[in-house]
Amino acid sequence: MSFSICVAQCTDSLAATMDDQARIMQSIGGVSLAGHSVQGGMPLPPPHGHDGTDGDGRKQDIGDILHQIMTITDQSLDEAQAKKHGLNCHRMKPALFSVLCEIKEKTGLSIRGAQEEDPPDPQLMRLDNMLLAEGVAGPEKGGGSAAAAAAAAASGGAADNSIEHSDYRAKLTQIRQIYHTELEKYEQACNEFTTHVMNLLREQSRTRPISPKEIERMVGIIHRKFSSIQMQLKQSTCEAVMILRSRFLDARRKRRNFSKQATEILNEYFYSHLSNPYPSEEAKEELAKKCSITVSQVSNWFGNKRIRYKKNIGKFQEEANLYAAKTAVNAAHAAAAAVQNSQANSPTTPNSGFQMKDEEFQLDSAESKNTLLSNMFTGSSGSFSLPNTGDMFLSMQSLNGESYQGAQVGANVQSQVDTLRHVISQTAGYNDALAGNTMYSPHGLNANGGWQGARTPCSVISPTEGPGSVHSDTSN
DNA sequence: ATGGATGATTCAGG
DNA sequence: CCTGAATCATCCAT
Repeated sequence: MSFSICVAQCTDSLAATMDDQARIMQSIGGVSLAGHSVQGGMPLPPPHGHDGTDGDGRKQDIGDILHQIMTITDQSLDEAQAKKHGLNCHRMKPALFSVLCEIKEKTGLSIRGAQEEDPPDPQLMRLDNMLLAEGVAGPEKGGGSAAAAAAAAASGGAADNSIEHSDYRAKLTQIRQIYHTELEKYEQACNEFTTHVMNLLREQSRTRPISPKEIERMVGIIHRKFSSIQMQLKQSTCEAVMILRSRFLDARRKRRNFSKQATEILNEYFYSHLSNPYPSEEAKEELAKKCSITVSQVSNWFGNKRIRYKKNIGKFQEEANLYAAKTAVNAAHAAAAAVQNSQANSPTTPNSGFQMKDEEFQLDSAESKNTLLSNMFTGSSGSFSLPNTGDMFLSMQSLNGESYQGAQVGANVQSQVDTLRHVISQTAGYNDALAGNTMYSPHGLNANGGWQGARTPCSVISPTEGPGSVHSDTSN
């Protein structure tokens, strides 16, 4: 992508073209000399200010002119300018010019260059499109972030991998900058070179026949040459972007374990919503915020967790116990806090904000206790005999051969409720929830191994989200 | 070095 | 579009 290469290539090509012309000129000169002037067979237009009687002088004149033309490039600029001026003013100049015109017409040189109008290069178009799509070419602002956003969407999440993102963006911007500076340089060089060549040709058109069309053709040649170099630039830019992209995507795949705290928060939510571990979008966002991860990472986590939990419930039992206990404790704390809160508040003016959350909280706390106790009892010898509640019946019905502990959970629930009732019995408003709540089903796992009520995301924010922010107080 | 844990990705189904 | 399931790729304790 070097500018010098570009110029060198262009110059080479142009030099080659010029050489061609020079050779043609030379041969024309030769023909001219051999066929006409020197042999004296062809009448020349009358040179001005000369009667043309002196044949030797004329020969000398032509030889002199040709010699000057041939050696003009070997001279210094000033010398050349002077000679050029001299040549232009030479009395034989119009004669030579007309001869050149004639010969040119005869040899059909002027017709050359009819094959213009090259169709747009498909590869160039591809590169252009790609650069546009990657945000390297095109409008200044939106492009780069668009590509980054696309990549972000692939990995999911808005503030996703912000470090890697900014890194990616920075590198892309860098590529973009280099690309644009180089492009500008090329364009500038192209224009300069074109102007230069055009001036040169216009100048030369005084001494030899050059039609505007030929100048145009030359400009076309230059532009094609430059655009082929531009294509190289675009190609290598594309490559750079692709490499960056692939690196970025690779980096995306790199796995970093979540922090312990994040895992705890997620687990708490999972086990406290075991009957329907499908956090709503809001809950996901909340969790994401708390865990300093993205929403899609939360989704991933829950997706993996559900699968893995379901695959091997036994393995997760201990974990479930742990988190359920935690949740229950938190719930109890929350209840105590609620009691205090409600006592503090005037009975006639209850805390409306808290009341709003009341039902949700009831569900959650009930569920927490459910989980806690079920886990406690399922882990034990099973000596805990229970009344055959409706839940029990339900859960037995829904069980398949995979023996889901939820059965025991269901069986235990009613007694759990009784056992735990005293824990929060002082809490006004919660008795009804515990006594009458029909949510004490075995965690919603149905016969198909799916969670009942799956696909109907629980809009319940975990107790953690409650007004007292219970979990955040105790999770450490 | 190895195997289990875990986060991410892919793909098919609803 | 969301989910479950399978799978990949990496981490991490041993």
